[in-house]
Amino acid sequence: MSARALPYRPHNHDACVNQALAEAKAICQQQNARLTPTRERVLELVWQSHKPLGAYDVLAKLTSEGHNAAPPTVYRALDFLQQYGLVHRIASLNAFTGCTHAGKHHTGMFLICRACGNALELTDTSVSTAIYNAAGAEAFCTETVTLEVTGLCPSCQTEQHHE
Amino acid sequence: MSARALPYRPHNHDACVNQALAEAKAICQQQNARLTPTRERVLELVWQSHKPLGAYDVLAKLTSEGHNAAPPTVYRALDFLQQYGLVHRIASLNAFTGCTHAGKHHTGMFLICRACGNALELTDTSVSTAIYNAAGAEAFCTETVTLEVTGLCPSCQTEQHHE
DNA sequence: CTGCGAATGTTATAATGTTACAAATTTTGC
DNA sequence: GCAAAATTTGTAACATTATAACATTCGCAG
Ligand SMILES: [Zn+2]
Ligand SMILES: [Zn+2]
Ligand SMILES: [Zn+2]
Ligand SMILES: [Zn+2]
Repeated sequence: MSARALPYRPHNHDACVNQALAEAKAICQQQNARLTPTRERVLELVWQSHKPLGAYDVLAKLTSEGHNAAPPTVYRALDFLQQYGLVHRIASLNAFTGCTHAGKHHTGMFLICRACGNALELTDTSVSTAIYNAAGAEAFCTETVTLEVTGLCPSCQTEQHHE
Repeated sequence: MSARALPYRPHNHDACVNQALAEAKAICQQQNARLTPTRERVLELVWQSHKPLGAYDVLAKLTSEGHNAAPPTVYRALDFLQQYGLVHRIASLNAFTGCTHAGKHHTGMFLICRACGNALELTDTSVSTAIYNAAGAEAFCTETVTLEVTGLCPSCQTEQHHE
């Protein structure tokens, strides 16, 4: 319905997170998957900002809340969330971010600002088609696409003249 | 001139490596960069196959040759080689592969076969243009692109009916 | 030769991710 | 409800990838 707010624009982030959590619950219910408290809490932590979060950052937050967590706790939750398309792993950052297109079949393309660290997930048909075709031209059968663009987001471009 | 052989097709791989080394020497000479024996050996090891090689795999090979190497030896050489565009890091594999377009300004797109492990580097203008445009539509200033496609290469697709 | 910067050696450690097995919890069949 | 089965979580150890810090050596200009 409404387009999701851009990460690097001020927006009502609580609403942003709540929407994501509600969608996640719906998706899990639909697929008979159990969004347990730990999994839900990890999803919420990942959504806490639009900067991709490392697994050990999640772990630290859980621990600081008194949760008795170890690395497998976090990685298992993240695996589950990835499996149901609720979070993405950003390979170039070894970090995780909430999927803004959960439930829809899509190829995530991430614009990652090297200055502020925010990541924006896009879906662009012409990009995915071009990739699929280029791979197909080599008779390659595409299964997954990792597409991560780094650079400067609009906000951070305008700040550049400070240096 | 001649198109480079496809990794998953049989080809004269020695020639493949020799060409890469010769090009590397030329590029370094041109830029006043020192392709020292260690750096050259690491480049050669990375080129030994078309399967991206982990830093610790390189390290093991160096060690087995009697080279007195430690992790920093390898990472420093790889950093150098990346800096001069002679190798690429494959983020989704934590591995490195020789650049097949060294010296040319390009955006690498990698087709990585999950079965045989070979990676083919492509450059496709329509892909890079589409990416650049999609990022531009968000007023994002693109600096680097990580594009890694996994799936099945032609050879491995035909083997599939064995299972 | 001598001094300087680049490159390498060396040791230790940080950051990221996994394995294996035990305990607890939830679901299922009855 | 209740026991068996399956799923989830806890726990400890470990594996892999990468970097920091500092000493040493090497290549070269003066
Ligand atoms: Zn997504
Ligand atoms: Zn920014
Ligand atoms: Zn390349
Ligand atoms: Zn293959």
